[in-house]
Amino acid sequence: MRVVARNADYTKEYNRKLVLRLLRHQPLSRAEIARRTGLTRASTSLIAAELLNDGLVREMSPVANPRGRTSTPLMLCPEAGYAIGIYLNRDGCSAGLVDIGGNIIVSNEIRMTGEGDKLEPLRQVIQQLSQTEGVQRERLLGIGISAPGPLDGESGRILNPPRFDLWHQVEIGPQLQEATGLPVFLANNATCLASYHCGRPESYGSSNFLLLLVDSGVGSGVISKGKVLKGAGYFTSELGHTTIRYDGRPCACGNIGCLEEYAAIPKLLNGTGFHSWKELVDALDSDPEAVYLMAQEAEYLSAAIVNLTNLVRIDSVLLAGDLLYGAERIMPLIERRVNRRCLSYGCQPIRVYPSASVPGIRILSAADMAFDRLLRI
Amino acid sequence: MRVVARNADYTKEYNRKLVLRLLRHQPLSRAEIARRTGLTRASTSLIAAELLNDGLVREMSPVANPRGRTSTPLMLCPEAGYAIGIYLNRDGCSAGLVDIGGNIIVSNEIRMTGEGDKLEPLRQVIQQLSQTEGVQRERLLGIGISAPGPLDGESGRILNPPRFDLWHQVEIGPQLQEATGLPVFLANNATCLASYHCGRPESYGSSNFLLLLVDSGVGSGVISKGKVLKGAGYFTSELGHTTIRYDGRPCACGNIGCLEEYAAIPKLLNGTGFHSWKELVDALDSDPEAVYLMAQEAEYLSAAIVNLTNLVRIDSVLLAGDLLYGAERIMPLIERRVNRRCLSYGCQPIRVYPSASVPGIRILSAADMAFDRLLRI
DNA sequence: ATCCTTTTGTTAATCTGATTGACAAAATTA
DNA sequence: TAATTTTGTCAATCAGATTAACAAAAGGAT
Repeated sequence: MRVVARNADYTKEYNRKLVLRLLRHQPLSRAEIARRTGLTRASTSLIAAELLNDGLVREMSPVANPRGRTSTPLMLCPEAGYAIGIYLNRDGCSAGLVDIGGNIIVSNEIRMTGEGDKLEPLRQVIQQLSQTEGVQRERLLGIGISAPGPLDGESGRILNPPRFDLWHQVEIGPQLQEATGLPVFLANNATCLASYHCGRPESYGSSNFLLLLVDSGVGSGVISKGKVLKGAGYFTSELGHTTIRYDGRPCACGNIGCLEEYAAIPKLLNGTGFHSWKELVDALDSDPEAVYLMAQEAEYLSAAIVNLTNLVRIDSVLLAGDLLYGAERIMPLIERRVNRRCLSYGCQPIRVYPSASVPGIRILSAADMAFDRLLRI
Repeated sequence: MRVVARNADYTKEYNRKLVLRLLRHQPLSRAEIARRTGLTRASTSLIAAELLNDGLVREMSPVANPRGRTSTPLMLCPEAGYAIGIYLNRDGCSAGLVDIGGNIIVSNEIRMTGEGDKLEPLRQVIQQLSQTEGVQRERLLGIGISAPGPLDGESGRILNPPRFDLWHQVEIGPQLQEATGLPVFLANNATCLASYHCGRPESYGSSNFLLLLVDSGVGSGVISKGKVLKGAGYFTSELGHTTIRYDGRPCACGNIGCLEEYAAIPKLLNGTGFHSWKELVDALDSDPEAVYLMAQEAEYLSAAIVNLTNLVRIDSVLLAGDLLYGAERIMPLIERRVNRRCLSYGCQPIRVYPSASVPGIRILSAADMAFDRLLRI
């Protein structure tokens, strides 16, 4: 066990990051920062002066208070930092340059053929994005990559994605790090989305939630006490492989009866008259089969959510992916089932919400990892 | 979000606790502490001087090194701190006074009738234990209580334990805190045992493990990254209520098909010729039914463990309770099933071990919470 | 208008911790 | 015996936050 002691350097860095994190999602005056952090106003002033000097923060126009002197809010300069967000999928990727204010400056789509060096197109697009005018090299903080699992976020390696052969066993992290000299952060789609929602109003103020990404598979990202839930070896949650049928169908993962085998949209619709979740939702008021299938989907998901929440209590579930369409129909079904069945001694009931539908969220959430890790304390 | 800044006070306290934690389980020289913490030798010396002065630490006789000057190891004084550990069960409790070196100084058993003030006997035994000769009041650090779940460790309230009516809804934490003026820490048996194993050789060096306590119920304690896994509201894991049969028997918790309904020993043995786990184990070589039942038990437990490890990857499972008897027979059964079915991209296989069988472990693990929390950083 | 109160933001002096760099102490090796 | 290695201590220094004072900027009371 190597544990590091604290010293003045650490203290300074910690407090600086603390202030930056506070300013990440809203502007605050020096006095307000002092109140929220427990720092004295004097210390806050010193830190603010340094951040102003470094060009990370700027003063906004003064704001009147109910009583007393006006305060001048500080805001994070959007141009204080940039990151490149890359969203990988089966046959290509979307990539974009994002500033720390959450604006996509430029973006790009690439299709991949699978021939030659798979990383070459990525290197090119990164090269191109990082030469965007007005972006100084030293302001480019890192590269965030959102990819379908399974992968090893720590070593930056994509493992053995089913139906995703293109990227089989590619050490994307180290290789891009090598090529660009920038830190690379890799996470699966759902974890990436979950991480993006944390601390934002889009997550309804919760810092203990499950993000459930249902489309051709079932992905999960769990935020517990404001941090991505990670186990040994930085393995992140795979709710898609919770067993919900002990005598069920075999899954590619080697187990049987996995949630994904039932709740992934193609699996749910297999053998029915529906070809997409949208089609099913649109038929809800006319076709009893649609109603039945949605109830089934809610049943499958709820079974897995109950198992999760009995292990790591969450207070809400955010739906993402196909389920966003007609979310208001399935939300109460899941909510009722989950709360009826989970242990809940003295806890608030679990709420189900739609996740944020922000334009470009796939690129934004990927890039966000780079910002988040660099402000991480 | 209230997040506190760091200052010199924090730094000092952090480093002091860091050193004390390092010395908790083995003696180390100043130079070795410096190497492990990253502190300079000078700082380590200063901290050590203070700890020596406070009587928390003492010097051992010098030890020769392969080369260079001899080093004088520092050890935590066993009498540096004491805690009272209380293990509650259905009809009474065991209580003991424990020193920080892990020695039980005095202990006591109480039977409870359920009449009158349930807390009065506890107050008396605490009073009595805390007046043990040679124990200064200011060295008594707290009271740790290990109880069958469910309970709310944070508010110190026992909730609604099935088959445990005596303690229904008792606010044991605040009440004993009020009566004694000491901090009170409450956790369920399994969590308490898990926490005790963490950081000790008894947990085989792991800091990501599940402790599975199987007897009349199924309790679980998960240690992830060296800390007890807690969700929102400080809810701890309840693997006993993972669904392993979607069409199974109703459980007292309101769900159906919970692990506990199948794997708790009385449930497993119900309707068989066996009256205890020991009887079953002893019959393994002569009675095929015993073999079948043990395989069943392994099957049930494995199903739940797989679900757990797909959410929060662990590297080992420690068996406690009845399963300790004949553990070497069931261990490989569980190990094989779990590793065959869980996601394990690039991870080491999960190992199953017996938990420590230390005399008085119930009292020790309860008391340990008080020590642990006070050294917690 | 003027004073009082409240709140914000700044400043210089101070405090408190770890670090630096030197050194003595205690052992082994050449 | 001298050189080397490692441990542990000391005084001087450094680097942060804090303290306590103050000026600045508003609103409300007289």
